[in-house]
Amino acid sequence: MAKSNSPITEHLAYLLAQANREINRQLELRLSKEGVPVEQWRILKVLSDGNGHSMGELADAVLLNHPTLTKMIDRMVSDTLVYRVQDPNDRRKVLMFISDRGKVLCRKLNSLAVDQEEHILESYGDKSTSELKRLLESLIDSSN
Amino acid sequence: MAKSNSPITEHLAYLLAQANREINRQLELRLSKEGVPVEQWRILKVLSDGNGHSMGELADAVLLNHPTLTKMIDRMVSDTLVYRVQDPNDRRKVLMFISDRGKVLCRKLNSLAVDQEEHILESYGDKSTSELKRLLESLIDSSN
DNA sequence: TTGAAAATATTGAATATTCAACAATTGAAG
DNA sequence: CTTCAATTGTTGAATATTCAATATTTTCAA
Repeated sequence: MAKSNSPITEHLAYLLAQANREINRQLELRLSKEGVPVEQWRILKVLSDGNGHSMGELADAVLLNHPTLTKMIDRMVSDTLVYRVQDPNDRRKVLMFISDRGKVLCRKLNSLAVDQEEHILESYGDKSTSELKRLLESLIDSSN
Repeated sequence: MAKSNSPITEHLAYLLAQANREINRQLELRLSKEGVPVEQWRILKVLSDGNGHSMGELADAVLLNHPTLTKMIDRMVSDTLVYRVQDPNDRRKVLMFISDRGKVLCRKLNSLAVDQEEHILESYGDKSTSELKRLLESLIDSSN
């Protein structure tokens, strides 16, 4: 039974927040070499399949709520990394596409992100990493 | 070897962000019954040992940077949940203490948080939960 | 077919967070 | 001792996020 006086460091919610903060901070540091926030890398990565993705779909995928995404996309459109196209099948929707410039940037960012993953693999271990990923996926599944 | 064209859902940083978002959202929902954000619960929990904690120490513990913490503490002081005392040994420092009202609120919040942990244990399993906690602690350790 | 409800995206105001600069105190080297 | 650098916390301006309201389009039931 979980004890209400247990220190906060034993709560799953806290451990997740702490680990996320640390790993995210490291990734942020790498991506800052290209002057791009983590969320923009996520957006570019999702769009890099070349298909059009609606704003709602994208918001889910990149873990941002709708108004925040809209404003971030505005900035990325100004930077000509992505562009909007109205969905011809459902004119409520806007489909987002990655531009050529976006693709070039995305490749650079991918390599920075892979650097980080490799760094984690080294210090944390192959086995732990894949086991952690498996458990996280399963936690996410069981939460829906 | 990590592939740069692997989907974002395979990156550790992404899985952590996703799991954190989901679990945090659930906790937020519970704590909102007392109208308290997750960060304030963390602050109260850390201070509930009855000792004085400096702002810097607290900022580390509750995963907030200094200016954000200062402003959140301002609100909590207004709500008489905590109070400031200048550290007599080092007058640059401010020691934070929990008030009686803060203690009462903290007990209610603890019980809501424990509810959530138990809910996770049910749907996700005892074994997975403790294994996930172990791996997260170890990841955090290896990142310092 | 029409009209109400749902889905989708955006906007603007309110709120929160972050960055850079500041003030106060301590530490430590000369 | 004195002075200069480092530590600690706060502030205000700039930035970002969120909430509620809006506009548009689609869906679906009557």
